Amino acid sequence: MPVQLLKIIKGKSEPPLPSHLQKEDLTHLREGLDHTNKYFQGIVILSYPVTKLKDGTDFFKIVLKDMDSSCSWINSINILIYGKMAEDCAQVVLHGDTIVVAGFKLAKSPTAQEDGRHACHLEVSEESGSAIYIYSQQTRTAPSKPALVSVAPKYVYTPLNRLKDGTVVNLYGIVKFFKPPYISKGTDFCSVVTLMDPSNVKLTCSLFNRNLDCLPKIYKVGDIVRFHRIKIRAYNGQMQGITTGGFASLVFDGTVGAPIVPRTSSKAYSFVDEERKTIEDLRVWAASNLSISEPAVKLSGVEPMLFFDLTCQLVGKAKVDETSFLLKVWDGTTCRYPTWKVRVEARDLEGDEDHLCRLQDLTVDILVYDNHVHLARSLKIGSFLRIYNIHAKQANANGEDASRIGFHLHGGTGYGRGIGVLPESNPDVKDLKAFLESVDLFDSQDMESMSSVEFDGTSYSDADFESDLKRYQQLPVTVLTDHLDLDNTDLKTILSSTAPQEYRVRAKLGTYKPQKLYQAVKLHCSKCNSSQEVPHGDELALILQGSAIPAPNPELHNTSWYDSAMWTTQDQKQRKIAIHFVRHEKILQDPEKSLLMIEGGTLKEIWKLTKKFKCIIPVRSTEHDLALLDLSVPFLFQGNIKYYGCKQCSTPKPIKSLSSVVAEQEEPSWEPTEIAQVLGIEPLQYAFIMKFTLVDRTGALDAYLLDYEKFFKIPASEILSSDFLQQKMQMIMNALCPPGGKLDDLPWLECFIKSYNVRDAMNHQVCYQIFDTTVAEDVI
DNA sequence: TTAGGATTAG
Repeated sequence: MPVQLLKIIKGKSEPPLPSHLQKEDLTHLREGLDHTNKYFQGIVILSYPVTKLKDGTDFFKIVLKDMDSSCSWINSINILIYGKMAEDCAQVVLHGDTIVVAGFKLAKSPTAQEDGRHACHLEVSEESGSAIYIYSQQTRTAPSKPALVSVAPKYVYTPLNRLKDGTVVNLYGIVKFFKPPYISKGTDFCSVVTLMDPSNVKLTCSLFNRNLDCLPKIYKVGDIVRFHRIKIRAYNGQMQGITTGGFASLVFDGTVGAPIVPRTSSKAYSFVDEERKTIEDLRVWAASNLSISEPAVKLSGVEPMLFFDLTCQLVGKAKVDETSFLLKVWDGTTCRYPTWKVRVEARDLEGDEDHLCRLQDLTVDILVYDNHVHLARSLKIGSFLRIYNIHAKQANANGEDASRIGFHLHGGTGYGRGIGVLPESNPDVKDLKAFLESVDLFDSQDMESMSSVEFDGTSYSDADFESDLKRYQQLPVTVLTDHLDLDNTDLKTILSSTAPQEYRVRAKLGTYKPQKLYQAVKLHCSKCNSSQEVPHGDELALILQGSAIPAPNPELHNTSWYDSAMWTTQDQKQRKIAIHFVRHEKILQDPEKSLLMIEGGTLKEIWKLTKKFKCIIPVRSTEHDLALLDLSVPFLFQGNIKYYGCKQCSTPKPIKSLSSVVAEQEEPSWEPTEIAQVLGIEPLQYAFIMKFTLVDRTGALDAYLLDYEKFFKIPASEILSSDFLQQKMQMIMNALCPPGGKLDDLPWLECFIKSYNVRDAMNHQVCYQIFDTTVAEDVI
């Protein structure tokens, strides 16, 4: 059967895929390789309407994203489906479905430059023996019975300002406050959740269930929930939500751009395509209307008297007495203050002895009380926890420990106090795990060499010393471009100093973010210091389509400084396109030096023009003059580079300001900065924005890198259109932080970092930025 | 039933 619907049951395909088929990674799809018994699997991120080719063949195009592609810059590929398969697939495929394509033909993608996807596309049809397997997210029928398609029930969601006493409703909300599930005084677990939605109304819900797993898996304020069948009651003059027998919930990460993966214990749940849009909209609304993104506190940032949430790993636990229990945890950083240790007998301490011993300087003791003891006792060693509302309290002033900080999880559930277990799939856990692994390796090396010196003086041989020395003397992979007279400062000293200051450091790169390097390229405004994502080709194409309205105004054509041409497309849309060639005697004969403005052009048309002409400026007609488009699209296309302007800092001027350049200059060079200035645009610069976790023997520190070209010696503006530069960047990062390498084997980085203060009404944080540093010549 | 957000006081 060429198109088949399958299911995933307990992580396995049901029915299974044919056994001769092997999965092929996106990076291994290349022309000239044999893909006969291979299949490609991806998630549908885009699909187009079915069309008919000139010969009458049905044609359906979808875009699949490779969810396993870890390092590749390019993670999506076009799939072209022909003939009967096109119709069959189009009937059932939905955004978000996982699709397996086998028996495909691979061919060069003519649109790769424009859409930024894989250099090849896959062609499939029944005639060429292809097969498509669809793992849908919903209950759907096989394509042979189209009359039964779309059997998912339709849910209606009530905004929070429309809730009525005594009703049972479905709703969406953004978590404004929550108490992680705790054992209530009755028979059930309880979780209290306060939600907000764009109607700006709050709703506090009391959720009960005997099974902890049936309560919503909320991990942080800002998460988005979808509740089905929640009962609404009036209480103290306000509406409140309470679980009913049929209550069900989904929880989503509330971060704009994060993958939309529902967290639920429910095995069967509906989630249709339009709900994806609801989540995206709520994320965007929350980002600009709710202040929920408090920076996470690490142990290194703990101050006395602070109440904070800690994401950490459980290393050891012990019963202390009837009302208190000890948790030994770490997050890879060290506290700046001496910490109070709880005395327990070694035999009462549960956890790996070696691990506990090795990490003794990195773990902290958290004493949990009363209602939290029961849950604490059940925690598994090694699990990742978020402990909410820990109190960092000065130890008892009577003893010698007065200067030490004790960590307490007091009884009660006020302020969301409690303990949550995070799954390993949680993005914060993934980050923490990578960091802990690097710190642990560093630390274990330290312990091993120390213990061999302490217990057996002769075992640390000259050869060991030589090899250590050699390792230390190895040329660093980054070098300084200035301030060579400064001495190195260790990270612990930096962490305990006030900002702002500048330091020279010698450290290793424990880990970095983003791991997918294409995510590091941003557009940065040096004036307001804001940064934004580089718009995707599809997004641009859509906006430019919108710019086709209004039609070009012929009264603005053929002026003293440009000549115009206009025509209408032959397709159904009858779109009007106008091109205005800027006139200049020196450059008129030479298209490669000329600038033109275009009205009503698509992204594809503009892209074609950039091959022939030096500069393309997309414009629209107003009553009296041509004007720039909205700054969501580039104000200028030059070669492969799209130049954007900052919406906040630009004050666009009429296009006729450009005529001064033509009048004044003998041969305009059309420098983007000059064009921007004349048009009142504050240009955005392409930049790599990354977070480097630097590690040395004294501690770990996150430093930001904001680089246009100096650090990597790669222009950030050019990397998105160059396979070669992308490979080069990946190689550099592999040299700085070899994948899978033990920290001890990692190369040294020499960097300058400057500390600075980030303050708002509630928080104060010291941040660090790398400057005057570059990748060493021999690395490139 | 339980909780109904709004710090413990070890």
